[in-house]
Amino acid sequence: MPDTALKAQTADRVRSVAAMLEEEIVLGWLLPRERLVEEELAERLGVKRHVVREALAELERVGLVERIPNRGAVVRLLDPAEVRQIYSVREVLETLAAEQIPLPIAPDVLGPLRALQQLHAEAVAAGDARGAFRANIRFHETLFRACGNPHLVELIQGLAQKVHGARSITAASPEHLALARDEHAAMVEALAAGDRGRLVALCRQHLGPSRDAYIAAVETRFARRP
Amino acid sequence: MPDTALKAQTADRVRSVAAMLEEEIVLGWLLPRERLVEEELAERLGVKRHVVREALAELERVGLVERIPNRGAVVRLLDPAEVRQIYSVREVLETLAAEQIPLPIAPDVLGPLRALQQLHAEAVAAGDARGAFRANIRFHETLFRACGNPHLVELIQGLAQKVHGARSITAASPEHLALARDEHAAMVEALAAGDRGRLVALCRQHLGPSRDAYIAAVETRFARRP
DNA sequence: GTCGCCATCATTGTCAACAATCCTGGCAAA
DNA sequence: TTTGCCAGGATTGTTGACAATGATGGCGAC
Repeated sequence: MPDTALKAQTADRVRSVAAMLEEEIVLGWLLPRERLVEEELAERLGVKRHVVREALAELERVGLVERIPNRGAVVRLLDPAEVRQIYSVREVLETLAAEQIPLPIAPDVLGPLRALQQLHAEAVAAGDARGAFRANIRFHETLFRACGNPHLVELIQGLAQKVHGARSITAASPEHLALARDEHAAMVEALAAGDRGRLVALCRQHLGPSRDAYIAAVETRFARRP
Repeated sequence: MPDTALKAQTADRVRSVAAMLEEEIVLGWLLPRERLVEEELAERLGVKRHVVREALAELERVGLVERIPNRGAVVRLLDPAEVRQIYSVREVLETLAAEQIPLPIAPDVLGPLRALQQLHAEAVAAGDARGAFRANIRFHETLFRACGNPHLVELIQGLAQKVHGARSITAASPEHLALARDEHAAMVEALAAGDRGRLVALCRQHLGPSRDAYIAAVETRFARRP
């Protein structure tokens, strides 16, 4: 009998805590410049401070959180220039990956992809921002993993994570969610049809809205006015 | 009076320890599958175990070390397939960066680059593998930073670090060091001449030797023969 | 009233002792 | 000889207490 999940390894708990905090940031539960106090989080999430510390270090590496020595961690506000730079690299990498996906797409990729697309659509219909976020991540992960180079996928995911902080603008917006849903559907169709040009174009377009919405929102909402 | 280096922050010590261990791996001081015992390292490097732990975690994320729960860390042996995949992504990213470097090159990049090139050449001449390794890293960092996208540079550096474990083959080989030295010189010339095509080609070529040497060596030297 | 200083507090950073875990080697039974 | 098992030792993982640090607010001097 495997003791899976019976005795969670610490490393797993760290990842889990980091993921929870990441979600809370993405969903706008935790706002930029909000303090993240270790002991408070430890109590709220039911883990030791030690675990929270590591999770915060992880989020700092990713760029979602800023940690100042002896002062603690705060949710980081990405500056628009940085967001633009990250998106420009994302565009290159995702295009590259999309170009390397073997077409016609393998059925054991297309199947799960359709399932995830539907999961996302259902979450959007239900107004379940968290569900949509999760399904969205899994959709793109399975899509890009089809390119065959795990290291490329890792880079793509890392970059996506870096701008998750910017997602709080769009992650709860019905219009953006609906748009993403439709674009996912189009991607699946392009894959099924073996239309590479269309797939690549869709991947590129798909990046635009959240980036632009963030850049437009960041000054009006979170700008620090001295 | 700035207390620089008087009272090193822990984060800095962690980075420093991680860098030392990385060098020892690259220079072949620590061999694949060699155990890394926390307390021993702590004593040898003059830090607390706690710091070594974090450094090992860092190296694990990078991929130079493998950590098995309750069993400790060992120097990781990269499998050739993985190395190939990483190099293929490196090629794309470094090409991309090279294509974005504004030409003619700014004098405040070319100057330091020439200095680092010479530093590298001197280390090679002196048979100083560690010096060559350090100068090499700084050379490529300043070269690629000229592309203007820090996030792209970060990805390139991360990938380079991932295959540092594979460098132990070439890092001490006079032939490879001499070749790298000449290629650096050629890159600087191409930059100075504003010859982008040549620069890009050189960057691509530059990756080949260490990859091939590693893949060739890994079976003959470190293969696990059951 | 405003500025600067000091005491206090909240929070993070450090540490060493303790607990949990896994490897090793020896011994005995088949 | 081989196999199974148990005790001992080496190593990692966890915890709570304590130290260090930076914020906060009150008090007095100007």
